[in-house]
Amino acid sequence: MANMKQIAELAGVSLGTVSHVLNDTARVREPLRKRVLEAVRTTGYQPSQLARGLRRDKTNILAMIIPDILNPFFPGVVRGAEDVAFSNGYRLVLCNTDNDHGKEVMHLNALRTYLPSGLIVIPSDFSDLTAQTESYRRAGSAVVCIDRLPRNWDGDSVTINNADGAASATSYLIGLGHRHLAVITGPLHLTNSQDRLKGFKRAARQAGLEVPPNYLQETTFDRAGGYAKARILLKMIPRPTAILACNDMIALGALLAIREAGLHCPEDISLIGFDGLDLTETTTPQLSSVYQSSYQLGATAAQLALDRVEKKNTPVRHIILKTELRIRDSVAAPPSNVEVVAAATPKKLRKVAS
Amino acid sequence: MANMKQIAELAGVSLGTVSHVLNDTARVREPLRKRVLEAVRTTGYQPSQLARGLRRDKTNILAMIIPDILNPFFPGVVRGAEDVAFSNGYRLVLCNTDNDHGKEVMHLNALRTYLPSGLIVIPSDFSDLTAQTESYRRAGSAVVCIDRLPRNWDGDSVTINNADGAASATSYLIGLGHRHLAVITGPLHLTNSQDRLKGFKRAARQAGLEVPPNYLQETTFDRAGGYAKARILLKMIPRPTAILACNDMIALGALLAIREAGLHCPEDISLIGFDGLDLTETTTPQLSSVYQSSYQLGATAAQLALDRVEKKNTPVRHIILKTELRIRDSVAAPPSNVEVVAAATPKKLRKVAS
DNA sequence: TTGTAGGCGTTATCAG
DNA sequence: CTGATAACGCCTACAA
Repeated sequence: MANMKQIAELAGVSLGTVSHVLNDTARVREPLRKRVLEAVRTTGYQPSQLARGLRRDKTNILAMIIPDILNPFFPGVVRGAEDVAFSNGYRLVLCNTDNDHGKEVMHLNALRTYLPSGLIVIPSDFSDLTAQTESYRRAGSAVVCIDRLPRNWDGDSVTINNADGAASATSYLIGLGHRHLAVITGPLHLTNSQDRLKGFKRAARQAGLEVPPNYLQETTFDRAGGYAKARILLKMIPRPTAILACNDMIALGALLAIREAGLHCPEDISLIGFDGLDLTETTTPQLSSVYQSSYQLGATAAQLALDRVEKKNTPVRHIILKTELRIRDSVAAPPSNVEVVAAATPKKLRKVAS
Repeated sequence: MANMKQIAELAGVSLGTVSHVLNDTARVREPLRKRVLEAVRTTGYQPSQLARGLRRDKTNILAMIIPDILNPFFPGVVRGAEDVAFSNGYRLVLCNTDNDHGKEVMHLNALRTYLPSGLIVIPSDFSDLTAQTESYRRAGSAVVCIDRLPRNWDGDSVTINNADGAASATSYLIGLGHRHLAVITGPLHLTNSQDRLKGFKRAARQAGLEVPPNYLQETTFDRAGGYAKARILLKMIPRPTAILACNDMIALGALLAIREAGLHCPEDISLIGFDGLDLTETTTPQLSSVYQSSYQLGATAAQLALDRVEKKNTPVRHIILKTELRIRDSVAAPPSNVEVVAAATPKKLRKVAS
């Protein structure tokens, strides 16, 4: 691989001049400029990102820290960020924390010496991101927090409107005539879980509905959790006629529990998930869900990070994306309910903005 | 962030000595050694990966180029590679090509100047990896090709035993009594598609079965492709009693087509997919599939790359991973077939090594 | 407008 | 065993 010195010799100019034309950091006379560009072209010269990074105290690297790429919600986030990074000449380095705070810290430490321009983080459980990224911010890296926020986060962030999303699903069920609404939430130390629960409660309250405490089940964001808590809910008397699952994995587990209990969805019980993953299309029945664009989440975060690289002292931005209620086959009016308001099982996908 | 010079001053030794204790590149007397380590500890010093990379002509970066992280097969590959990378002190940079050869070349070019120690690639369609990675190999980067191989690939590689996997599924169906077997393959310019088809044909031939040419449908590795081709197959006379789909997405599409045709799986028609994705567990019926460990694919590739970083001149390795036939609810004996050999619908997951 | 030279933080070579 | 010192490739004052 050629270096600047060789380009300089080839073009018959000095090394500094080469740098100037490459970075457009000084006006260079056209003939020289041309010779340099020509030399670059023929040699296929590319500047060393390492040397440049060392010199500039910053590399064209965007680091992304997520819980686990195996969780089907995250690939979209990563892809969104990578697309924006790539089209701006940045590379994406990916780190999985498994929601382990210790691993998060290790990644944060290890990444620092690569001097990434930006850092996009989905904080792990009990993350103390604010403190842990202090050194990054001091070093001039843009830190963007997404999906959920750690305590006291005062930097840039991108989240979705969790409360409104959950509320829209809840209202929809209520509109269908449901009065016995249960909710299975994710871990309530996570802000997104909290907000979804808030939305659920708000919608219930607005409809004058009382939600008994045992209709509110907290669990992990996975199938096993949804399965276990749905089993509990299904044994209650009165049995809930509808369940809001706070993500699609929980909904999947709930669906299994419903089937195992000999019940039918949506005839006996309605179910709405959250996230709108692709796999909601391939279940039987197709799962209704509060859709959010994981891709846009990642893309927006990357853009935010790059923006801040450009202009350091811009005011902090907190972007909140919208959700979209996607009704498929897993919801219907409650069984034998005299108060039924809406029609029976919707068969086609309908979109309802939230 | 402290640098070596400061550590040296703090420890009252020379800069060279610090480097020596840090890299264990010379025996340093214990008292000095101790002072250096102490200085490192108190300052939280970490060596600059940029400076180190510049000097050593190589960074602790592993680059991974895949078609698209949104395709549910790839997150496992990425996670496997990241885990191995991380636990060896390497970072993973991720690139998506969308199977676009041009994008592959762009990523290859852009990554080069980061001097990654290794490069793990799932080649794009019509990739000319052998030529494109020449410069990497010359520069001392380990290049490992996985999942599918481009023409004339003579470097390290990790693949799975596609032929045996497909053959085991095919034989299983034949054992169940099926005589009208169809196959929906992925794009036949890909080596993995080719090999799966070979396995299918081999198993059929060994059973003395004739497969009519129109029972063999080629398409893209996605749901739309599987749906379209299955529709065609289901209209044929005689209608196939079993379909081998060469990946799970194709199988998903086929399942939809079967349902839409008013047929039942597995009573009317058996279906086996390939890959063994998680989503095969949440379909109705649960989908049988030839499982392969995407995680192991990625992890093995990363290990291979790191191994080669250690020992440059080791002979080329071509690792072939095994598959595992996972029979779930989507297979049964053919309808009203007097030649039935095995029992009817298996209800429990059975594992059959291939 | 162009060239020169110092330094970013390491590693590695070579004296002492 | 330890300490100077020269690169690695690039950017950027500063000088010409």
